[in-house]
Amino acid sequence: MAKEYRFREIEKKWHERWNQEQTYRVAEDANKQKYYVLNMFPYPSGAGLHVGHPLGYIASDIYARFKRQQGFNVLNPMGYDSYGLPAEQYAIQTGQHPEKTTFQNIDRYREQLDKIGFSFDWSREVRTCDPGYYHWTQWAFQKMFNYYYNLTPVPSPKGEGSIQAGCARPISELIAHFEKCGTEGLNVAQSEELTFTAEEWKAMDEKKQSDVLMNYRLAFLGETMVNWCPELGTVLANDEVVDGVSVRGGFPVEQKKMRQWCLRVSAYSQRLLDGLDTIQWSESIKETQRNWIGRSEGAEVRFRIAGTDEEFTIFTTRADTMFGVTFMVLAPESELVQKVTTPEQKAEVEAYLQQVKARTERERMIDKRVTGVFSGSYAVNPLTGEDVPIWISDYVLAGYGTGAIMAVPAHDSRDYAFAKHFNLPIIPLIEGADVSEESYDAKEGTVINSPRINEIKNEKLKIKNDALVLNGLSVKEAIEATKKYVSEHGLGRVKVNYRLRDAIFSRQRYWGEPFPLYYKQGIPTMIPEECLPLELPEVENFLPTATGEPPLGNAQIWAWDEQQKKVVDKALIDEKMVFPIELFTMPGFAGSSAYYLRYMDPHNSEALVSKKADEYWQNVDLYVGGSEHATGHLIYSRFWNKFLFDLGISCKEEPFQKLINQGMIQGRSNFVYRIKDTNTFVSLGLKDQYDTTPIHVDVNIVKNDVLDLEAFKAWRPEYETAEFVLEDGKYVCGWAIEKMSKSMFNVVNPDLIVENYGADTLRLYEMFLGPVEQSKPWDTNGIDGCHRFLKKFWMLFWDKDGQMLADDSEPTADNLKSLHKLIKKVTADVEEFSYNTSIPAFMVCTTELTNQHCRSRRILEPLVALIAPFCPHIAEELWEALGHTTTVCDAQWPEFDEKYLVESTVKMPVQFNGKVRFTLDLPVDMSKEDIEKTALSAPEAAKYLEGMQVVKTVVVPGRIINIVIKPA
RNA sequence: GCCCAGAUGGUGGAAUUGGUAGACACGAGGGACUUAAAAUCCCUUGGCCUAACAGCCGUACGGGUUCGAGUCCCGUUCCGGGCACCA
Repeated sequence: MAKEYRFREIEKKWHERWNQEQTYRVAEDANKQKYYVLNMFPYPSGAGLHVGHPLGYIASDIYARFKRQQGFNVLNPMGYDSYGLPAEQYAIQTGQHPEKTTFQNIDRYREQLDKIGFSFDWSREVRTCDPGYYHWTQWAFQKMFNYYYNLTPVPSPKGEGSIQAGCARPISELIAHFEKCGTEGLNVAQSEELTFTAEEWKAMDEKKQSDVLMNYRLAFLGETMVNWCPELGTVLANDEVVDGVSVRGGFPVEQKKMRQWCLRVSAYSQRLLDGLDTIQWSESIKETQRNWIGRSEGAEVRFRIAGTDEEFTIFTTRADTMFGVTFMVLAPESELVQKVTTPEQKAEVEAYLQQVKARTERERMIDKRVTGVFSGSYAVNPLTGEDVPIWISDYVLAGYGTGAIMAVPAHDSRDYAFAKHFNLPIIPLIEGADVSEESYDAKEGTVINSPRINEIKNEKLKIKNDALVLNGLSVKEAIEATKKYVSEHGLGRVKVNYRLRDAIFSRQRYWGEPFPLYYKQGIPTMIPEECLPLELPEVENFLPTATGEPPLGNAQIWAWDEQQKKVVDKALIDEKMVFPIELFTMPGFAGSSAYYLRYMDPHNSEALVSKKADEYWQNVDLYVGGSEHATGHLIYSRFWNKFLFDLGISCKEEPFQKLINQGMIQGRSNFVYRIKDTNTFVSLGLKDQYDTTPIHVDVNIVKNDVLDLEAFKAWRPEYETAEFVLEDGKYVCGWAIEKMSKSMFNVVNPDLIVENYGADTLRLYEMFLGPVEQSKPWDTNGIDGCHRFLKKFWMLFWDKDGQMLADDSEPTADNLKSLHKLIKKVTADVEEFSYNTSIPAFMVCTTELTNQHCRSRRILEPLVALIAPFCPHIAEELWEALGHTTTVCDAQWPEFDEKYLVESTVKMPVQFNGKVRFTLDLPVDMSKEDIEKTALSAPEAAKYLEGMQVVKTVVVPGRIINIVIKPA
């Protein structure tokens, strides 16, 4: 009897064994080199895993196992991102407490994950909602509160003379600076530029000083425009809002001014940008982050309001165009608006401001009509002395630059549209630029009109001599020249602006980390570090409210007793030293920002991570996750890690050295076609003959696009009496690629695949589907092929009586060639994550070895080691059958040896279409005819040519010759 | 509008990075075994022209570089992703 491949038994056996023997447990080991593989941990949602989820886990598991077999000490942990909106939304929908549903969902996830045979070290599991974990989330927040950012460049701790764009420093240093010299000589990240003297600082009361410090803290309370989502009852970060609606749920989001905790992510803009050059991420993700950070180099220039001594500042990247300024524009929200509005224009301006205010962000984005109003005032161009009108328009944003611009309609399309609409002058400044129909925005050409002939000589100008002349320069030269002139003459300064905004860090929700702080006489005060974690209190009603009242307001035991250092009943607030605790909670990204550090030392109650563990594991070598986190988690994590790096907690500045973005697995929906007003269904090929309606049908009752008629009748009561119009005796379904979702009946549960084919087939098939980084539809049509391969692979090891056939015989040259070809291919592929191309190599090798009747242990053992990362269960079973007592996880990765591939100049003959083709390596500089002659008379070729007729020779100069032969 | 990444059979996708395009798998067709089915195995499968051998055309489109281009360069079209009144 042949030995059957019983995957169910095999997989069950090894799951138990791995569990029992703690096969995947890792510890620091100074004798081994570390390798840290990490997946983005999942939100345990209520729907459980579908086949798309494990894709990245399988890819990284293969890599982790591969590295382990290469002798590395591999950290491959897993955990759950269990705080935040998704978990809470699910709880609300099902009317249960989020803690209950979260734990249920985690158990379900774990059960599903365990079936697939991952090499996770579960002893290091983290859950963001666990107090032992969020202790350190709260701790990091307190540190950020107690630090500010000094922008003065410092030598990078990494050495090599590199310079780092600033560094986080303790807030105490800033206070010392204020006490000594006020804001004099300060170069720090701040919400707005404040100016005060040391005396003024000392004169402030405690509350006032607290307010001032908020302007500098890395975690600060700020009154800012936020994305308020009434439906979700909370504010959202910028990356959680797309096209004016919430990413989660798609609910409308409005702009609202609210007092919120923020993280000064923008302080790290330059370092977040610089760091991108030091990490191996895909170009597209890096580009997305660069766009999101949005660095733009330019100049700030001060313009005086005509007839006054007041000045205001604008930001421009086109300093060269200052001679073409014909008007100025202020954002409607700008504080200057009131200042520049003249009494005559007041009514009109007020009306405009009302009109702007009434429009939501979304309406403003959709409707891009030109609107604006004249303020009545003029500004003085500091280069020409000309007066130009100051307008107010919502095409200028308050939040970027200074909220005011100089308009150069000739060379900016938005200014152009505005000028045309309001009939303002347009002055071209570049030679040959035709601005009669549209602006010339390109930053190239030769500058003219700068200064213009008959330049106004105006005594209002500060500078009369030493005038700036740009004519004849290129645009790039003119920009530099103007920037230099402007800064040298005190008209402004060179400035770099970033689009990156500070992250809004508070949520009006229940299911999140509580803020470890209380309000003492209205002053935010941190709970002592030794009292952390501040645990999330129980509440009766955890539902969010549309008004923004946080659910934590419902917690009775939620006040801080400063003397007893503990949480007490809030009824005691009026007593001495008892104060209200913050009611907001932290957002989803709080817990996910530093979890990779916690995996290094998950049970440490003294620190986020010990020095020892951090120095051993350093940072994540390989991070696998979806590209949808490009502007969220992947920015916040980098920010968070850089902050911890500044504190000396994390020894690496970048958390994730290499990043692989696995693609999404889409669903492949199937359709049946019902003839209108009947219960008759017509097969795909015949549907055009009828008037039909396509109906989604559960993909689990369709195989290779053929409908299981009985299962269909049983699927829904209304189809019990269904009739069918078949083609070739079958009902063929239509199909479409859509998002994998319950409503489209195209969700495929991995449990089902594991049950029917085994985890090894699932793992293999998910990788075979296509490149890991590409999105692709799940298509069960091909899974049989992978399963068949595993059967063939299995049969390679057993004789017809079911006995292990490996023996100590010498491998043949062909055996060695097949094996080493495979070693070379698979090693290179796994390094590059092109698993999809190694699998065919396995198939070819298996076929070759089967044809060669290979029995040699020296071939079969390395073969098992090679497949172990992909299909660990079958590999373990065969490894054991080969007589090993150790786990195949530690089987050494086979070394490739070139010599087995090139022992002769004749490469493996390839059989195809009834002919034989082989290849010779020949010297580079031979002529075509000589190559042919030499090749045909080569001794190596002789044995192949004997009794054969040469059909065709193909000569590739300097490289190879192909000779196609057939039997004479 | 700007930036990034792509386009190869009926399908998913290979191609040693400039060297035989279409590996491998799916699907389809044909055959073997079988009372039958399942399973398994073998053959064919880019297009055109052929009885066959041979031949010609083919990697979105148009040019170019090269002995040689799916691969490199220039232009065009189309699909995907990111940013976007960001001055």
